[in-house]
Amino acid sequence: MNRKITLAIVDDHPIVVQGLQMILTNNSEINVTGCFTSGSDFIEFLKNNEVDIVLLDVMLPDGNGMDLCKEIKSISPNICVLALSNHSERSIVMQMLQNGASGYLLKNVSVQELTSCIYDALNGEVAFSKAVKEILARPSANDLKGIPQLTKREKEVLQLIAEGKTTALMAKHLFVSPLTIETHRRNLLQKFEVKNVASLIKIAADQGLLKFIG
Amino acid sequence: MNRKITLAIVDDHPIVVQGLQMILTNNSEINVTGCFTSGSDFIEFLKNNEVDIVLLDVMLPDGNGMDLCKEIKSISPNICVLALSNHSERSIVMQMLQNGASGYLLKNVSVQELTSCIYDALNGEVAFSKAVKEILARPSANDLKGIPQLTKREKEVLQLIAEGKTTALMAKHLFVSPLTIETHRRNLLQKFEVKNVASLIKIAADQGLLKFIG
DNA sequence: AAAAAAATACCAGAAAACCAGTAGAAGAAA
DNA sequence: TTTCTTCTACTGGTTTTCTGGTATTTTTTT
Repeated sequence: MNRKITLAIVDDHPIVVQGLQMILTNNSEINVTGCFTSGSDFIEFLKNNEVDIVLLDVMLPDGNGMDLCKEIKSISPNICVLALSNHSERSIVMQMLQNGASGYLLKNVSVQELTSCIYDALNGEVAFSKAVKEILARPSANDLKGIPQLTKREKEVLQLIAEGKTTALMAKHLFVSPLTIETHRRNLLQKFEVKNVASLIKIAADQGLLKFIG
Repeated sequence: MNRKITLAIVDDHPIVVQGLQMILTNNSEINVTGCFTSGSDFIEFLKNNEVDIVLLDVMLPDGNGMDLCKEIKSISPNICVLALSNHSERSIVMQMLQNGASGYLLKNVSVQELTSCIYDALNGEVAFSKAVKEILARPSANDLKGIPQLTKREKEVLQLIAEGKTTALMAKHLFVSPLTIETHRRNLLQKFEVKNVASLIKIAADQGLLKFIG
């Protein structure tokens, strides 16, 4: 038989750590080698110990999980990082993945899901919990803060802005006066409570309101 | 026992249809009620028949799968659409999902994966095949055009633009002249080959280059 | 030490976006 | 029918971005 899987937990919520530990000690193949409440503690540990997989909270007292994930992977490239978080914002999920995470689980994950995701990740697959798949598929559907209610025309204009069209071009495209487009843009800025199109597009993109442009 | 699951196949490749049919007739819970080689044929069928789930090829002779998916869902909102495709472009996957698909499978899917995805989808979950999860997780890896190489300063300015800061504010924030910021913005626009910050932020957001703003 | 890359800074003008306020017409909902 | 929402359009002015140049200093790489 193979040696046990070594697993570490990095999370500053004692309850979560306790819960995870309980679940995982029931699994004879997995050995929880350490629990850490801060990223720097774990980094120190990692320099002298071998870890197969780490369950990493995205929001820690010292620095954010994205940078930490990158650092972990640079120290120990073969480690699997499974992000574990309450945050269901699409951009956070994407950033963790781009920084080398092997998967992303929301903390409402079930015991079965948790273990199967651990094995999937160790197998080189990408592992998502159910809720995360929802987010990736339909970002706009699951967002905490309410998305402004946009009219049909506003959605069209929003999309065109994201495509880089100027007021004049949008007006031609929609067969209306440029002044009308300006009004729509103004209303969009107001609804999203921002002051320029840069933030408008940032938020709209995060909330999955924009089509992907091939 | 419940009634059988009714399943339809829409694909213009006879071999694929044959293969799917073979696999699925082995499953006693699933009843393949129809195979169609064009979208319009299936739409006609759907008007008079009830279908639980449809395996839908994304590229059909008559029109694309995205619009077809939307039409299917508008006729029969409770139907599950599982996109089945050779196309692994991220934008296609995202658009199918945004048009109401319950999942996306690449045609290299295994028999087990296929059936488990069918059950997941019918269960109201989002179903991806392994390869598709890869695509969703690491868009840049499967992307045709490379991400521009940004300098440290450019990344900072990009982030600040996304946060809605004006040139003057960015200058104060980074302790440089506003003219320097303008140069950086200009270089960013050039590197991304766009003409305004709206498209700049759109692309940067799509590629996960921007931090989440609390 | 030389070359390349990155960060800094400037000028001047054109184009576009942003702000504040107003308002008519069409369509949907009460 | 009246009210509400959406879409439309305007005036007039301010701010910011965008364009096309150029150029010095600092840092990194060869």
